Amino acid sequence: MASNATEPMNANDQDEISEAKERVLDAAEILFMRQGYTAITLRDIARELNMKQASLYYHFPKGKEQLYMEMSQRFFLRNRRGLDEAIATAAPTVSAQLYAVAEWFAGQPLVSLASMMHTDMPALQPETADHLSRMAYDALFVPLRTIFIDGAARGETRPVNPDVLAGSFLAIMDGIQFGRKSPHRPSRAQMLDEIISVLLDGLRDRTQPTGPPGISRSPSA
Amino acid sequence: MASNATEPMNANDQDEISEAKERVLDAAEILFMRQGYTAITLRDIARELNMKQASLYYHFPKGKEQLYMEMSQRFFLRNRRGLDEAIATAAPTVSAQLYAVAEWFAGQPLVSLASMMHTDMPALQPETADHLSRMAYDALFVPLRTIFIDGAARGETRPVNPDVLAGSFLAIMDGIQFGRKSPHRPSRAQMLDEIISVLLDGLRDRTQPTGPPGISRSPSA
DNA sequence: GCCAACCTACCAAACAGTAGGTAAGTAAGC
DNA sequence: GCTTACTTACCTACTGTTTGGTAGGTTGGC
Repeated sequence: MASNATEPMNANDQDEISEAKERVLDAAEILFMRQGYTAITLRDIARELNMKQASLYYHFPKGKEQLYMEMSQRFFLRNRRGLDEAIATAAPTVSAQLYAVAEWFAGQPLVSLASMMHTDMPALQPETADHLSRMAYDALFVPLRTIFIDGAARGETRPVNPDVLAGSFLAIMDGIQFGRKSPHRPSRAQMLDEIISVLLDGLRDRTQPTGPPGISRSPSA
Repeated sequence: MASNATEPMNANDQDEISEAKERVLDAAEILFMRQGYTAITLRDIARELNMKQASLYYHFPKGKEQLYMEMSQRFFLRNRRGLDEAIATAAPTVSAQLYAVAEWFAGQPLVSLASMMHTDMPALQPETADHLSRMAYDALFVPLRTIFIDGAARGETRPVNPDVLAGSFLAIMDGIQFGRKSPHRPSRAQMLDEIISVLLDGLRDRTQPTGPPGISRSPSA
């Protein structure tokens, strides 16, 4: 039934991937993810591949939105698999799993998720946007969420809303390329060490004899 | 020399603001900030104002880029002033000042800074992009940075890189609208409480008799 | 000889930007 | 109080370019 899978071989009628189509998706991913759906034209993508814009319609007959959609789908599935494996492989502590997640993202040509959700979605058809939002949630949000839920179940961490934690950590991962300006900028590994350390142990100096207790919020109740 | 300033009165040749131009900037800010430079057309902005696209060239003769530039400038200056005042008014603790910052952002129609830096900048002329990046740094990054620097100087917090902290907190503020999907989503105030609490005191459960010490990173050190 | 993977050559719509006009208001001179 | 000169804040009508998309070839490998 199944011969060795190396050559073209489109025996199954199931949707396969075709090396040429994959190359198009690769280029589209780099460009779309860096500058967004509206900013990148089909001609930009074609130029990157040394082909003509009309040729893209061979692989994606329904046009730009289909290309963006399939590229996003591939992106999210890849991240879902990568994150799940990174977390499963890591030691069962919040710290180790967050490192694993961060290292996965570091190895990926990550991208502004904020940009995507924010700028690209309104330009797409509502159904497409909805579907992609759900995939983004399942692929990126859910794995992080479970790290914090499991950590709390283990008694390792106190019970803070896992959605808030997942969202915050994702936002930090997403925006880690911000601090471009600062002159003495630490390496990414150092930044990660500090971020995860603060996340787990807090910013407060505990070597001091402890300041006045209970001044957590400003005035008025 | 200076009469009462109510009527038109363009005695000075200094650049003034003209109520009509301000209305254009208001509309442009809402649209540009929500969907980005390339996704919003001049016709979109004009439609929002019930006027024709060509009329925008009366206020911004150099076109779309000038409009975006002046709008961004106004946005950053307003945030710079707002943040400085919020911090100066708050009690001199990291906690109180972070709350003040968060409340300032909450009162603003905030926007994806990530989107802006990521998607819009490449579409602008390099000089414009450079100028805006510097303004963003001065307006948003610097005030947050000083909170952490002062906190450490007071001995309130331990010495973590203030740039990393400022970047992370900004990223969280920026991406706080992410968790749209989750069914039982807490209010913004609750989210803030939890985020700042974790930031200061850490996520680790300290009521426990303390787990095995010194397992901060996974294997192979 | 057939099919995957391109190509050339178009099209209509939408885009930023230009040119010139116009209605309403203001301020000054007499 | 009426004309003259100028300004503000738009308008209509247009241009050249770029966009996503369509139709119908062409080519090389199995």
